[in-house]
Formats: sequence, structure tokens, C-alpha cells
Amino acid sequence: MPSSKPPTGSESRKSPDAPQQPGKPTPTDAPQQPGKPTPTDAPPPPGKPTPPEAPELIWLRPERTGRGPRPAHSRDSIATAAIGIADAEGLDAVSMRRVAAALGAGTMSLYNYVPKKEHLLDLMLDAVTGEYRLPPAPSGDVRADLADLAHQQLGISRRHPWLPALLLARPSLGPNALRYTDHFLAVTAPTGLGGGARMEAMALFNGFITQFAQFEQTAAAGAKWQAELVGYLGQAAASGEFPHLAQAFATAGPPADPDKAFDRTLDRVISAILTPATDD
Amino acid sequence: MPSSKPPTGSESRKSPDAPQQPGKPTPTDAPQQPGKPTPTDAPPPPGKPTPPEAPELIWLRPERTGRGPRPAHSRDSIATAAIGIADAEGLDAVSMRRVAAALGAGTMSLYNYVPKKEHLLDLMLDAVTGEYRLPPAPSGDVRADLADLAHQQLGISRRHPWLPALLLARPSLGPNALRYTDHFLAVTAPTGLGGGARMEAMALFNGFITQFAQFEQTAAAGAKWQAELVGYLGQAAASGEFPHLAQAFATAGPPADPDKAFDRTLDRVISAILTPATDD
DNA sequence: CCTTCTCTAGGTACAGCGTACGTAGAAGCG
DNA sequence: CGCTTCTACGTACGCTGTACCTAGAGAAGG
Repeated sequence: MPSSKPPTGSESRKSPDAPQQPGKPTPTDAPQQPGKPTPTDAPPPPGKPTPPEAPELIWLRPERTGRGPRPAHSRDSIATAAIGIADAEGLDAVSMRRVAAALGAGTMSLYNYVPKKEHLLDLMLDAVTGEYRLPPAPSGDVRADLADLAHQQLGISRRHPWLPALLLARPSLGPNALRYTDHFLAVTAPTGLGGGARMEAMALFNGFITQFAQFEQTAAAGAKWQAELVGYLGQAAASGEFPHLAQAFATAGPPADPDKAFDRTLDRVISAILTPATDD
Repeated sequence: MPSSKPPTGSESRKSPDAPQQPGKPTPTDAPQQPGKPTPTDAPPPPGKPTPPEAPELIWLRPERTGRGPRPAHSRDSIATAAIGIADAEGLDAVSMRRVAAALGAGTMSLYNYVPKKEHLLDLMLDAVTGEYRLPPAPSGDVRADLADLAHQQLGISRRHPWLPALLLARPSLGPNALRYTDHFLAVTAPTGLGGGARMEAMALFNGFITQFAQFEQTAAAGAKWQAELVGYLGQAAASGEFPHLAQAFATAGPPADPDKAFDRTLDRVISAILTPATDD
């Protein structure tokens, strides 16, 4: 569920040290030593006992280094535990202590797997992104394929109410997100848009869906809040200070079916994506 | 600047006093856009005392009740202090203690003005929303008016880097947001769309801009992170597992000017809004 | 085999957070 | 003048993320 654009603006420059994982790559990336296309790293000084700085991106850290006792937990099981807590009690209930306890581990042991809490959230994000059922190849009907993706995302977001908030807070780029991205690019290949444009389209597409789901969640969260809101808006409308708001209120029909509203706007978004660029 | 959702660093939703949300299995019930969902409660008529339960919405609480000693601070000064801290040191630096200290007040005194920290954030949100320069009436050129609003929002978001995260975290509906909403409705009146449809359009419009600004912020936040990301993506592309991603990478030109990218997608969004409904 | 070194598990501790609660006094209303 | 209601503020509690430390498990090198 990546909500990112290609990196814009400032380009990468010096990186004092970007330690390359010495042995096995993570199970999700290919057994491959970066030959030429990685401009980001300096060669690790040979013979140095410990690389002083680990990568910030958790996906660049190997899950297992092969030395010492074997870990009692896996990234998968950790993510599953955290997701269970979040599903049941909300994102706020996901604390390091809580997750560690759910795993039957000491609090600080968790830090052997997850250097910061942020990374725990990354694991959760990528785990649920794995819930997509991606067809092996695009069907040929771009609109249908996109609508399917959208409905899957909405479904996942409803299953995990904490998801939208997390997606909006930080870009996710785990292995499953890469898989999703690749599929999206495949689906939109027939549009004739370039790679960068399709990445932007993906950001727009996912952003809309995520925000819709997020709004659903906040609306569902508090009945009292909602009731007060209606009163407040009505009061504002009645004040005469906001004539167009008042008129929109008066014009508004019965509360629309959220699914209908979703499909309606989704249609607009897909159209916006499929429209050939005005200038590129 | 109404839009929808948790803060970076330590984000959250769900409050302790409302531990009841749709459990885990069926959170599918979902209301929708500010229409008219549940008439549970009415706005307090003027003159009604509020001893038993204060409204959750801070805008429904009177700033001053006229009794007792006069407050030493105003909502405005509090919001200004908090915004100053957030601008200088980020949203995480905005704590009740910190804001109170900036005001020269005791920590707990702040709670006389702001019943919960959430409400402090509401005050901040509405204060910056007041930075819009709204013309007295639409110009008649819908596209131009919308583009102006979009660029103003982008400018405000760049001035206050914490804004997008907050905007995405919670809907804001303070007085300034109402003013903005009314203006947006006025601008889009010539489209012939109904009130509800224009509200949806506003959500889409603001959502896109907010997410764009948010992405800019996260990208600008960490150079190291960005460098690692490029390396990671390149590695993924080179792995052969993500052919379309690799191809998009190969096709991608130089990093695009963010302003250009913004205008390009904004154009698409505006077109999506202005397109008459396909079916309704 | 033993040694050595790296890794893991876990405990303790700290600074900071939001905020419940209680007390003291100021200011408007009768 | 009370009476009531408000403001100001200190103390304290439970919680957070996580820095740092101690043991001990187990593979690698001799």
C-alpha cells in the first residue's frame, strides 16, 4: 500500500557509511550484490570489527546474521502480534511492552528485532499489505483492475481500522509494498503514461482511498463527537455568516451510502489518472 | 482546511474515555461526509448551563463565561505559543508543559483553557487556517480560484511543516475552517454540482494537497533515509522480481521539480472535480 | 577439543508524557 | 456581605520509548 512518489527535490549525496549486509540477503530481495545501480554506498572498510551505523531502513537489515543463538521470534510473528493488538484495542495500545508481552518476551528483547518503534510500525504496515490478492497479470481492463485494487484496499482498511492513520503518517516500502507497486505499474502500463507519471498516479490513487477510509474511521469512532458536529455545523449554517454552507446543508439529500460515495469519487479519480497528460 | 487524519513520532487515535469502538470483526458500519447522520443531540441553545457534561468540541465551549477572575491568556495566545514551538522544533516538541512554560503559566493552568491536548491541536489547526487570504467573492474562473486555494494551502503547509500530519490526523472544523469551506462552496457553485458532491470534491481537493505537502516534508526530513531508499529501490529493481518497477526506474528522467509535479497533478484533480458526474 | 566472539534475553532506570485531583485565592452576583 | 464560580498551580500516578548493563547461548577458528 505504498503512498509515495518518486523521490523529489534534493538528491542524495554523501553517505558517511552505508554498511552492506555481509552475508545472506533478506529473504525478500534477490541474492544479488549491488553491481552498479546503487549510488548510495561506500565500501565497508575491511577488517573493521563493527559497522558503527546500521541502516535506518529496516528492510535493509538482514533478519538473521547466522551467528550466536537463534532468535526466538521472527519479524512475521512480531508483526502478527502487534497487528492483533492494534485490531483489538487500537493503535495506541501497541506499545513495545505490550507487544513483547504478547510474544512472551521481555520488553527490551524486542529491541533486538526492532531497533525503534517506528520499525515495528513498518513491519505491521507491510504485513497487512500482504493481504492483497494480486492477480498474476493485468486483465487488460484498466478501470476494472484499478477498481479491484481500490476495493481491496478499502476492505483491508476496514479490517484494520488503524491502517489509514499509519499509511498517512509514513510511506511504506516493504517487500509487499514493492509487489503492490509493481502490480500497479503493470496495470497502468496500457495508459501510455511514463514511469514517473504512473508513480504520481499511484500516490493520488492510494491517497484518496486511504483518506476515505480514514474519514470513515474517525466518523465511526465517536457518536457523541459526530452528534455535536452536526449541531455545530447547523448552528454555523444558521448564523448567516456562511451562506453557501447553509445552502449546501439545505440542498443535501439523505445521508448517502458510503460505498456509493466511494465508488462515485473513485470513478473521478480513475478518470483523472487515465486522462492523458495536458502537458508533459 | 478541512480534511481528514496521527502524528508522526508517536501517533495515535482512540481516547481512553471512549474505549468502545467497533470491535474487530465488523467495523463496516460507517457514516459519511458531514451530511446528516444521527440526530442524537442538538446544539445547546444560548443560555444553557453546562454543568454535567461539557461539549467535546472545543468550538462549542465559550471562551469566557464572565464569572470569576479574568483569564490571563486567550485561545489565540495559546495557539500562537504552540505554533511557535511546533514551527521551531516540530510537533513532538509541543507538550502541555512546554506550551504552558512558553506562556509563563503553570502546566496545569493550561487545562483551564484546553481540556485535552487534542483541543490544543484543534486551536493550532484553526489558527493557521486563518492564514488563508480569501477573496471576498469568487472571480468567476473556477480553475483559477481553485488553483489559488491550492497554492495558498501548499504555502501554508511549507511555512508550518507540522501542518499536513495534523490535517491528516483529524478533521478540523474551527471557525476559520468554516470560512474556508464556505468559500470553497462559493467557488465551486458554478459547477452545478450539489452541496454534498461539492463537499466530497473539497475533501478530495484538500486531501491531495495535504498528502503532497506531507510527502515533501517526510522527504525533506532525512537525507540519510532518502539515500537509503534510493539504494533499496534500485536494489529491488535490479533483483528482477519487480520488472515494471525496474522499467519505471529506467524510464524515469531526472528528479522532477516538485512545484511542476504539484501543478501537473493538481490539474488532474481539478479536472476530476469539474467533470460532471457520470451517474447520479 | 577449547577458546573466543558474537549474538540473544532480559532487567533496571530515566526522562518525559498526559492528566486526575486538591488547594488557595480572586472576582462577579445576590 | 456572603456565596458561588471561576482561575492558578503543585503534586502525583501510570504510562511511554529506550539507553545501558548483565548473563549466557552457540557458532567459528584454532
